[in-house]
Amino acid sequence: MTTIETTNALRLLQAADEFCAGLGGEFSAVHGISVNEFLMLLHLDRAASNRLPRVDLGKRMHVSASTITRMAAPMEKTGLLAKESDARDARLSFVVITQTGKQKLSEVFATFEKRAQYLFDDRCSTEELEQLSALLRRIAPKALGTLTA
Amino acid sequence: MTTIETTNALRLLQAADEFCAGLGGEFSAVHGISVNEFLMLLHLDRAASNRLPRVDLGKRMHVSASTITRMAAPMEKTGLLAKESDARDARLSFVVITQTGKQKLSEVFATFEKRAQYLFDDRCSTEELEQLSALLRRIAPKALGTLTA
DNA sequence: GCAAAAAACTTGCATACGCAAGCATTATGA
DNA sequence: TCATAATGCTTGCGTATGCAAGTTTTTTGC
Repeated sequence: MTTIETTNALRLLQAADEFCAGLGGEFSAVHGISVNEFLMLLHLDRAASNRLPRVDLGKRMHVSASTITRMAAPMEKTGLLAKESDARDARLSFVVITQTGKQKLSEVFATFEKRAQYLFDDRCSTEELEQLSALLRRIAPKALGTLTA
Repeated sequence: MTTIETTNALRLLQAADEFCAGLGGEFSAVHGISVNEFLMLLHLDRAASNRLPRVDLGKRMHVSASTITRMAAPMEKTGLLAKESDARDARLSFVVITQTGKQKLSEVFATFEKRAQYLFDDRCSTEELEQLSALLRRIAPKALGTLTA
């Protein structure tokens, strides 16, 4: 006998995995970007001053600090991101999203929205969408990194 | 202006990611297994005759066939899985979950259930859990690989 | 004020994964 | 029937990622 909580957790994982797989394919083909790179741009765009210390960014994305270092490097080369330092604390190295990065993000975000639309299209009423929104809100990240305010 | 569908998709990704991160940590520490290995055992346990062709298994898990080959190999060595061939089609190579694998799965599944319980605990009423279940059911994988019947 | 601990970041190494190529087997169609 | 295509699987190679160690800078405790 499995509980309703278990069933929901399994469905949550499978639904996200399925959506993510389709998303990754289109992102890669159309925009030449990965889902994680998209999420990185999004986190930075939502952050105060459009920037975050590398450690913070890693925590929000559930990846290690070294991954941030290595993911950001090529994106700095292509001008999507920039690096900034803190006058008060020389250890900190901020990752900043540039105007170019914001432009790119808006393009990729359009694809995301299209996919999101398709995910729920003809499957949920407006009322159900609101219900789902409220429920997911409760089990999403609590303190840091909430992408949906 | 972002739509409710977009918000829901973002929350879905973040909630799953958060849950998955915590799960992976405990699975690794307590059971010495990855989330994907757990899902592999689960898919096989749910499948007819407790076995699946490697290609099918890959599609259900959203990973490539080569990943299945490489993931299954060590699990065959440790006796969690076994290999079977088809008399009719010599190309097929089934992955089968053994009794040992089922035993392991039940242990890991207990941890999964505990985490699932904690995820929703004190956050959702029984009625809301049922609502969520119905909504997630609609956006979960359609044809193959539904882990939740 | 200083030594020790902590924090932020980077780099070396090991692992996990996808893609493309290759092999073996089966299905297709003329 | 037989050549061609398709399918299932594995392997080589490149990329992505985590962990642990090392460096630099800041904080803490005495």
